[in-house]
Amino acid sequence: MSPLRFEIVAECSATGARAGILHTAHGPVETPVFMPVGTYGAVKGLTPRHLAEELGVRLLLANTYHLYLRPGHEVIRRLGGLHRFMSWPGAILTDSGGYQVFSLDSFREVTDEGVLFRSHLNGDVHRLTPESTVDIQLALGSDILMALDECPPYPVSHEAARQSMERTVRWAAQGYAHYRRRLEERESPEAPAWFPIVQGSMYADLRRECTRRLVELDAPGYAIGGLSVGEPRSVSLEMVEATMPLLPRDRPRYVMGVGLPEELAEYVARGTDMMDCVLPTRNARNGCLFTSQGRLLIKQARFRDDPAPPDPVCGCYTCRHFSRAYLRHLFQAGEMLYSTLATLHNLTFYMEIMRALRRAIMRGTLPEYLRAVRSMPA
RNA sequence: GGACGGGUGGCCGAGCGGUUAAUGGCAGCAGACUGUAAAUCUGCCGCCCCUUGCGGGCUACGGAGGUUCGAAUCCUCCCCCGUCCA
Repeated sequence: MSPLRFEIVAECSATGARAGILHTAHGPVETPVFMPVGTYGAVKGLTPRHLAEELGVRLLLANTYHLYLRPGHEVIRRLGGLHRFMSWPGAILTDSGGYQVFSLDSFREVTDEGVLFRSHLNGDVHRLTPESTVDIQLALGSDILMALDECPPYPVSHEAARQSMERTVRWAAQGYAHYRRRLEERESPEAPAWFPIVQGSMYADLRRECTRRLVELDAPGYAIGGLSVGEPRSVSLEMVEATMPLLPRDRPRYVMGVGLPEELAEYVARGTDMMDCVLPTRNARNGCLFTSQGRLLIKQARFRDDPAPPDPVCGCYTCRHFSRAYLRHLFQAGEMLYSTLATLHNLTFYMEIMRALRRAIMRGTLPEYLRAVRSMPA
């Protein structure tokens, strides 16, 4: 029996998109779902109350590598686990550190055994293995653990991509075995889930092969990684299309690290149940607001006297109470309230898109919804 | 009244004979951002010219003269500002 019950409540016959419920130890999560990123155990600028009550977030992403370095997973374990540490009532998915293989490439060395990181904080050397990332994530107490994978840069040769993919598959088998051993040792009936990650760079044959081999593990859920590393968007979608049909229908599917607002529907239409991305939070802080009318670079001089809310059709706290002129002013002044208000808006925008997608799937109107979305301004 | 130290592009502040339209920083303007080394990063930032590639012209370092092939940089006088002594 899978540690993570995934209930599919509706399916779009035209596209194969699904609406479901992820039953976690920290409550049900309606899918398709967008997970805000809280790398260090916090979504920058927001309180858990904002997330849970204002935004309706039920599942957050945090990062194993970063929390392992600081404050340390043992500290978090002693303080009752990450949920309690950060006072988050919902569920948590932790990324394994695989993405840091990509983003911190100048600080690490990949070997067959795992990844050696030279801490970007103080230079200390740390080894992350398929097994140790499981143990760290168990210590954090996350609801969904991710396998250690190697996220290759773009572009890479087919041969390099194959070798990297092979390693990711080997690591997945090791990590999964370790995870299952640890579950057997546990007394608690509540078992977290563990997802392996499909790699293969931008080669459909490698993606398919990787998928077939990971499916043999019969894991609680599956992720597609290594996308949005600089490749054209059409290619990312092709890789998703190559992978999805081979994944078991009854397991949640997570496309990691995507995407732009206008892309969310594309992933969902291809069978994606879960996504995460730093764009709504990071771009918010950097002055880019996503709206129903496209991107708004709030720092632009044209908004100095603009009394309109960022998005006239948005019902978020920010749009109900504040003008573009005020937000621009806060941004220019470097006020931290700016980040809070902007992040609140962007995440509301993303959460609303996901709710609309789910509604469309439930009602059987996803094809119409897709047509409408595809004709909208970016 | 005297002795020092200063006056540099919107601001602060380097430069102290040529390669300096003038280092930096701030402010301003524009852009980027996709499992967060990111409240970060990149570009522009005197004016005018075919936006033609390291292009051309003009005006600039308190003011006015001077020395020099050449000055923000040296000299003279003047005007301001600061500190100290009267």
